[in-house]
Amino acid sequence: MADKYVPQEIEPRWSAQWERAGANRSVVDPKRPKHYALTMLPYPSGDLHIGHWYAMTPSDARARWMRMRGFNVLFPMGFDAFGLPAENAAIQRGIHPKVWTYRNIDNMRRQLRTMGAMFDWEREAVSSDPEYYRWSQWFFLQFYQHDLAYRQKAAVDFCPNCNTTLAREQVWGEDRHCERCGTPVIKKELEQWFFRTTRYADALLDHATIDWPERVETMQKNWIGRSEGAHVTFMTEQGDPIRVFTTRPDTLWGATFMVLAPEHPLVEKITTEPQRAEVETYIEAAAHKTEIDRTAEGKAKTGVFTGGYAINPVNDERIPIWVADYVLISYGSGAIMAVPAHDQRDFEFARQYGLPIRIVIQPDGVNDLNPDRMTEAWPGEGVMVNSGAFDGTSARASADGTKNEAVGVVTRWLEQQGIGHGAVNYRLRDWLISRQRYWGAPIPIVYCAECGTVPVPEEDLPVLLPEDVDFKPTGESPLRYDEEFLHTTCPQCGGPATRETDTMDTFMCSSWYQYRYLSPRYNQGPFDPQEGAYWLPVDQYTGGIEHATMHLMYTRFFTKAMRDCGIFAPTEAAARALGRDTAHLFDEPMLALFNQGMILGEPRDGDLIIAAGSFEGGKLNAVHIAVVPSLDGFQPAPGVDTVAGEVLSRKELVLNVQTPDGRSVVVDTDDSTIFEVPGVGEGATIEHIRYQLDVEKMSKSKGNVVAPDELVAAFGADAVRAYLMFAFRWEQGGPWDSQGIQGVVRWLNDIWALAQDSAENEPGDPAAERALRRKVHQTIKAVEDGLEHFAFNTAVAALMALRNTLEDVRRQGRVSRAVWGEAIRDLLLLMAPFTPFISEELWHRAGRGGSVHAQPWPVYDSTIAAEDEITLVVQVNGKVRDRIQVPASIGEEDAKRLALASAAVQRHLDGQSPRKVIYIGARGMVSIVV
RNA sequence: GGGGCAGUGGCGGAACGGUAGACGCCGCGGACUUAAAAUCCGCUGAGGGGAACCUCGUGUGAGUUCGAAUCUCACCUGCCCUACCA
Repeated sequence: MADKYVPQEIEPRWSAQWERAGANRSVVDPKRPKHYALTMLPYPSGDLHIGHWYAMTPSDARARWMRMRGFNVLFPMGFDAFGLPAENAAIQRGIHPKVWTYRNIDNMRRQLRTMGAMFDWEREAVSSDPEYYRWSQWFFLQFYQHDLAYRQKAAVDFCPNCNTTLAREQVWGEDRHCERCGTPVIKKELEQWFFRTTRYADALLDHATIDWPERVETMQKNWIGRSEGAHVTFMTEQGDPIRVFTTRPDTLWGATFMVLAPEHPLVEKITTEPQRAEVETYIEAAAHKTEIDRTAEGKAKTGVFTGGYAINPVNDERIPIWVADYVLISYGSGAIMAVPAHDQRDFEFARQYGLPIRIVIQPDGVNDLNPDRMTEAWPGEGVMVNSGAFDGTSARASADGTKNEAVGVVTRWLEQQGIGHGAVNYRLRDWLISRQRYWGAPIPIVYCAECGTVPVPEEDLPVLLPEDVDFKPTGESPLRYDEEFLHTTCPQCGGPATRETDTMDTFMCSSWYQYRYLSPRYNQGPFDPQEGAYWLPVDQYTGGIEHATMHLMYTRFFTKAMRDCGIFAPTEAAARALGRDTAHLFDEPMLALFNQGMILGEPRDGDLIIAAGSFEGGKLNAVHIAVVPSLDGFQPAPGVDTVAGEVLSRKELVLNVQTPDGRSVVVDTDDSTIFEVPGVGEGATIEHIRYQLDVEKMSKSKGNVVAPDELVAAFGADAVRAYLMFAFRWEQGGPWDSQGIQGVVRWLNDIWALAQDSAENEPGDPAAERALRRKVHQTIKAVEDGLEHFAFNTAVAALMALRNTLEDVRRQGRVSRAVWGEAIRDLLLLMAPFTPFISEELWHRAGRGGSVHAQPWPVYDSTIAAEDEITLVVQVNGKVRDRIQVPASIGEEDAKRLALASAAVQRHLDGQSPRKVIYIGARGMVSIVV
C-alpha cells in the first residue's frame, strides 16, 4: 500500500530539483527543430490571479508536449513593468513606483514558480530595467531616423483622471472613456510624439502569412477601416482649396452644401462678419462638449452657416459652407461635400436646416424619387441623373466585382479634368506614444534653441529615469519639474538644452519583448542575432482577445518597422548561415495565435435572513437581523414588522431582500442594528452578510476573487492546472466552480494509487492485455488531438477515462506485471504536460531513469488502437433500431445480412421490403430505407 | 445602425453529416463507520411500462439528406466588438 498523495511535499521538492538541474534551460541547438511558444507577459500587479494560471498553464502544457515531441522549445516569461498602477500606488500609499513594482515582481516570480511551468528564467526580461528600456529608447531613435516617429501638435485624447494622453485605441465605448479608469476623455491641443502606423495600413491588413483567429483579423481590418474613393478639391470663393474625401464621387452633382469640422483651419478665414459671433460660439461649445453631452442630445445634428461659399468643380455651382460637429477633424480631411439625397447624415442635417436636396442617383424601378417627400437618403444603386454628361451612367455593381461602376467612370474623368483623383482613406491613425507620466521610458530627445529637436546619441542611452522626483500627476510630466533631468547640453552644439519630459506608452515596451527574451542581458543590440536567427519568429502566441486592436497591432507594426529599418539584417545573415529560408522570415512577429477566454467569478446565493424592525413607507428600518439556514417554518412575531428572504444585493448599509413570494424589499440598517451571523459570534456586522452575485469578472470589490495561492496550498499545483484545463473550453472560459476541482483531486489520488500498484497475475490473459493496450493507444490519440487543437478539456477527459479503465483492469486482475507497467509508463508520459509534478514523482518512484519530461512522447500505433469487435448500428428510416456486436473485420454483405436478420429490425420493417440498404463501413452502420 | 460569436441534462461540457449527452460536478440509493468526513458500489435527459421495449428530446420554424446538435434559409434570445468614418 502506497503512502498518501501529498502534493505540498512533492511539488516544492521537484521545483527545486528541476532548477538545480537546469531542466528548463533552452539553448540554441541547430540540429533540432525549434519551437518558440509565447504567452502574453503579465503586468506586475502584485498577486498572481487565477486568470494568469488560466492563460499560462495550458500554454505550458502545450509547450511541454512540443518538447516531448522532439522540438527544442523556448517558453519564456517576464514582466510588463512600466505603467500607471505603480504611480497610483505611489500616490496613495507613499511607496516609490520602482519599489512597489520590484516588490510585486519578486512576489509574482515566487508565485509563478509554484505553477510548475517550464519557463526558462534565465531569459526573463523586465521592461522597467534600464537595460531593457535602453533598447526601447534605441528603437525610438531608429524609427525617428527612418521618419517613422514625428512630433506634432494635435487635438489628442486626454484622460483627466490619469492625467495623460491616450492612443486612440485606448479610448473605449460610446462615451469615449479611458480604457484604464473609465473616465470620459477630453480633447487637448498638445505637441505629442507619434509613430507612423498608418504607413503600414495596407501591410497590417494582410494576414495571409499568419494563422490568427478570424475574429482578430476582422477586428484589425475594421479598425484599419480602409475605404476607397476619391479626393476632390473644391475652391472657396476667396480661392482657398478644400480637399474632401468621398467614397461616392458619382454623387458629386448632388452636393448642395459643404461641411467643415469645427477644428478645421479654414473656418476662421471663410467665416463672414455677420456670422462670426455665431460660428465662434458654436466652435467654443463643440470644444467643450464631451462625447457624453453630444450623445445625450440624441442624434439631432447641429451646425452653423459660416457665410462662406465654395464652388463645386463639376458644375461650377455656388454652395454654402457650414460648420458642424458631425464632421470629424480626425477622419479624412475634416471636410466633406454634403449630398443629402444619398447620405443619411447629410440628409438629416439638410432637413434640420432646410438645405436643398437634389436627386442624382435614380433607384431602379422608381422613376420619381421626390426630394420633398423622402424620409431618408437613398444610399443604394441606380442610374445617374441631373449630372450633366453623366446622365444615364449606371451606378450599380457590375459583373466583374466592381461595387459601383459609376465611381470608376467619374474618377477617371476627375483625373482628366485635374479636379480630383482616386484615393484610399483609412480610419487607422498614427500611434500617439507620448504620456505625461513618470513611470515609463523617457523619450530620448532634447530640444536646443540653436539646433531644434535633437535625438540623444545612441551611446548616451539609456536616458535614465531619475528616481528622486515628485510624481504627483498634474497633467504634465513629473519629469518637467526635475531640474536636474530637464536641463542638459545639446549633443550637437554643446549649448544648453532641455530634455523631452514625456515618457513612452507602455505598449511600446510590450511591442518587442519577444525579442528581448532571446538574450535579456545582451548589450550590443536589442537582442542577440545568433539567438534570433535560431528562435525567431514566435511559432505559437497565446493570450486574451482584448488586445486585438492594441498590442496585437502594435507588435505587428513594430516588427515590420524593424525589418524596414534594417534591424533584422544581422539576424537574417545568421539565419541564412544556419540554412534557414529567410524570405519573409521577419514580416510578422507571431505566426500563430490562439486566444483563451476568461475565468469569471463564481455565482453565489445570498444569505437567507430574517429582519425585524419597523416599516417606514416600503422600507424596513431593521433593529435585528439574523442569518438563518432556512426560511421553513418562519412565523412573523407579533408586534414587530419582519421581512424574511434572500439577500440580493447590498449598498453600504442598505440590503435588498427578495422574499419567497418574489417581492423585493429594502432593509435599512444603522450602527445600532444587531446582526446575528452563525460562525461569527458577537460583533457581527453588515460586512458578514453574503449577497447574491451574478456571473461577472472577478474583482476585489465584488468579493468573488479566487486566490491561486490558496488553491495550490489546498490541492497542489497539479490539481489546479488540470482543473483549469479540464473544466472549460479554453477559448471560452466561464464562471469558476469551487466544487468541480474535486473531480481532478480524485483523479490524481487514483493515479497515485494505480501507478504504485502492481498486478500479480502471471501469466496475463492475452485478450485483457490487448484491450488495455488498445485503450492506452486510443488515449494517446485523444490526448494528442486535444493538445494540437487547444482542446485541453477533452485531453484531460481522455486521461480520466484511462484511469477508469485501469481501475477496472486492476479489479479484474487479468494482465501481467509487464503489460500493466507499460500502461502506467505511457499514462505518466501522457500526463506529464498537464500535471508535471505528480508525473515526475511517480516516474521516479517507478524506478525509471531520468526525468519524465525529458522522455519522448509515446508513439501512437493505430493497429494497436483498432477495435477487434465493433457495434454495428442498424437504422430503419433513420432511427436506430438495433445494435449488434460484430467482428471489426466484417464485410458489407455480412453486415447487411445480419442487419436484416435482426428481430428488432424485422419488427420495424413490419412486413415491408426494404427499398434501399446503405452500408457505411467506416461508421459500423447499416441504414435501411423502407 | 453595422460586424462577429454562441444557444445541447440541474451545472461545466463531449459528439469527422452516422449510437446525442463522453469526462466531470451536483443529486439520489447502498456499503464501510458508534457517527461524520474520506473511500467504494449503483442510479442519474423527460415521459410511459413489471420487463424486453416504446415515445419525445440539442432555442423556434422550414429545407437538403437514407440519416441533421452538425449543412442551408428565416426568426427568437444572449454575449462580444464597433459606431456620425464621409
